[in-house]
Amino acid sequence: MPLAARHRSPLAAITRGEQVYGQLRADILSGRVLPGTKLRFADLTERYDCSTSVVREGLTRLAEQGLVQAEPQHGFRVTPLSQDDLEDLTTARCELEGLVLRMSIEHGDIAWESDLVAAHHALDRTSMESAGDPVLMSEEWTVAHSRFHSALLAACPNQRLRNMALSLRDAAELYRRWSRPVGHDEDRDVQGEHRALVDAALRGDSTEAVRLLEEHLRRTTRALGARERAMSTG
Amino acid sequence: MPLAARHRSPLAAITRGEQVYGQLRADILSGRVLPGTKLRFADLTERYDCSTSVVREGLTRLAEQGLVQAEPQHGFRVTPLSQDDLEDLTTARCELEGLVLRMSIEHGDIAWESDLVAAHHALDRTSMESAGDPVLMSEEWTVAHSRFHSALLAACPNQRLRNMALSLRDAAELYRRWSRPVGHDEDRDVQGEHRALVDAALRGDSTEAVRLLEEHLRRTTRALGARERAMSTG
DNA sequence: TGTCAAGAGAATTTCGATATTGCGCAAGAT
DNA sequence: ATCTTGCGCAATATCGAAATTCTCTTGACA
Repeated sequence: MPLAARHRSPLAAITRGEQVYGQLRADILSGRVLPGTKLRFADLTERYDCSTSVVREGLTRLAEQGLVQAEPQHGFRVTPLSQDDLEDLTTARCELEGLVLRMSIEHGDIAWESDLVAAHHALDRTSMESAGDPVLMSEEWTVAHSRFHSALLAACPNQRLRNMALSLRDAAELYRRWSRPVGHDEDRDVQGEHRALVDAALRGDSTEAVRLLEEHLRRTTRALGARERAMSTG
Repeated sequence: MPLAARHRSPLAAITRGEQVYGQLRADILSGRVLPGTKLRFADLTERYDCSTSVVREGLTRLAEQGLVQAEPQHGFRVTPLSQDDLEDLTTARCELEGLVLRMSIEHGDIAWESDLVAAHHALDRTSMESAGDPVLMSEEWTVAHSRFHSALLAACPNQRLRNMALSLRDAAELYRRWSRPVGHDEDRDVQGEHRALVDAALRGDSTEAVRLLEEHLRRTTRALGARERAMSTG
């Protein structure tokens, strides 16, 4: 029926490959599949109702981003977590995100400041605790937290650096999801850390803001004990 | 013939997808296809002697890296060059490669120093001019140059930062291939710049080395006039 | 008892064909 | 003359099966 679909916007038509890639990515990032889990084609084609080619394309893209690992002739698995990698990741984030934050503050205009204040307000008013499970963080808080940090970096004029910083944040999201606080977490005033960050950013004090951000990231890493998962084949 | 191939090393068996991806990547990076060129499946399946699925996988991976662009329902094309993007890229490289170089120098051991000296010697003894075409740079020099800069960064202990820096170098390679010197290039003493870089690195003077590297990168960018290509369909 | 080989079964990789989509040209209407 | 409408070609996206490879178990042999 090519006749009925004449008057659609040309770019509105999205391919199934794009959809499945997005669902796959969301399922991994939101913690619906465990790190280390083997991703079998048979399961995925059924779950997403498409052929192996489409699943394969999605997995290939995610592998290129580092969210899943591709082992030739052995298929794909969700990238496993490790303490070493978490430390590597945190260092990379401190350096790169710090750099991007500095550029963002130095180039930010009033619209950026407004968005930042809005994102911070939303985060500040969202409860960390999930209604269902008091141990896990709420989905809403996670989203608001992600939005807040994105808003901080949004004014960096260099697209490449900004995108790299964001992709590191995505990788870190996996650890945040699958780790349990190792203790001493109550000592932290996370809300206060975020507020101080906003204050320094609005003041234009990029050096102080970068210092606060690095401290924020390192504290989060220290509070997390990476839970190393067995690479279950289920 | 599954019987004859029994006693091979398990990881020696490489998939065709991997081969084709590598060839595709090499063909683009080495300038055998023009930026902006449409990449048709029919052509590529014939050139690499494989099916569309394999070609598609390779293109998907390259798209994720930014070396080609994927337009849904319109296929793939080699990422076009633009002056704006070149400037963005150069800034990103100065910041990130500078950071990685600093870490590399601060963590480098004697083996790293040796490799660096060796790579520099090889570069120093390789002629820039190509035998066939005196305008284009020789393939050998390009490889040696790439090896030298990789050797500089090799001791950075952070894999993620190192890989990101290397991928930015790959992107820049495209510009180096497809741009023509805009003039004033004879004023430069490229060999001298490389030597000064090595000296600072071996001295352990990371601050000076980073300064020299940034200057080196910016000079190269300034000497290049990005040649914007028509997106030919050939 | 331990090692090695062979074979069945399960999973991935690759293929070739079909379905879908986009583009351009020509015919017709205003 | 210009714009719309409908067809046909070309290219991409998707499918499902065939081919290849890996794993695990079984059984023979030293």
